[in-house]
Amino acid sequence: MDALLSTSLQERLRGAGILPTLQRLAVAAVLLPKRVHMTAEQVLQAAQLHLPGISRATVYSVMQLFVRGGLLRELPIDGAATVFDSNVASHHHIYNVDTGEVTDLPDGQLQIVGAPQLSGEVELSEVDIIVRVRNRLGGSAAVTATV
Amino acid sequence: MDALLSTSLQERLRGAGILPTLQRLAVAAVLLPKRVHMTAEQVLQAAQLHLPGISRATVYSVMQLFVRGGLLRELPIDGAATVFDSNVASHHHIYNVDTGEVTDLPDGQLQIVGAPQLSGEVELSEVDIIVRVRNRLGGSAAVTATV
DNA sequence: GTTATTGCAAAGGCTTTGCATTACG
DNA sequence: CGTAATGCAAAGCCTTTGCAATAAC
Repeated sequence: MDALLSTSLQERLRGAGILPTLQRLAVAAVLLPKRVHMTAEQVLQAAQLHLPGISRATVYSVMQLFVRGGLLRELPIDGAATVFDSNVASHHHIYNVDTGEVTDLPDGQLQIVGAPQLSGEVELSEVDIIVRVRNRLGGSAAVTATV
Repeated sequence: MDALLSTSLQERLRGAGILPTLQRLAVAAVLLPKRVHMTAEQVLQAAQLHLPGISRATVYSVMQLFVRGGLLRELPIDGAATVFDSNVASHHHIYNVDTGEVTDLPDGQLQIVGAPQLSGEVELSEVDIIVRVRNRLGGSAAVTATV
């Protein structure tokens, strides 16, 4: 079946108040059906398989729209290209500094305990954990860091 | 006293294997004496107060040199400009998404418990915690998130 | 004197923007 | 019809790079 005709995708867009155009469905088909972490360029490449004519500018603007609509999260992990995460639920990340690859940290593996003292002028938005890893040998390591 | 003539700064650079030129001392005088979080542009502005002729390219290359020499840390917090941290010891950060301001998370406020399961092909490099905050009302909040 | 450092300007990557064209309601 | 979405090209940040001029050992 053609992902661009998927009724469920159309309804997810409508549910977020987004008009399901062909271009938006092409981007949705790349990002939304499964949990992925992709840069804008990767999304563009993949979306062009569905819809060859789609432009880079459109992909950028559609992704902004999805972020505002809560369908997508922007991950400020790397200084270079922004990574978009189709898993909107609260979770944390493993970042491979050698490959740029981002993966989800499975639920329950790490726990944060404590309360950050914030000045009265700000309020908590989110707490992100990024586990940075390198390529090469070495298994899992125990982490019990006092921050 | 003129920070550019500071013997202790010169010795910190030499200790890191870095030849203390005037430009490098100007950057060092901005970053190293206290714990600061600054973007390249902010460092440039401040360094020009010490040494008016210093160029943007030199500031960038000096900061890379300092990072490689372990005098400085690059914080991959925000997609826009890279923030440099003169506190090289392991610690975490509070990031104000409205102002872009970065501050240190005081020691001991948060604790990570658990062990990230990593594939055999990678090894742990670092675990970063970023507490994102917004401006406006709201005090400190308790955090006991299961990740 | 030779090697390293600096500064300028140009180029590079990622992203946004202006505006005409096209498609949609 | 009028509004919104698309695509192209150009411009915008931040950062790096090439190369000549300069300064350090």
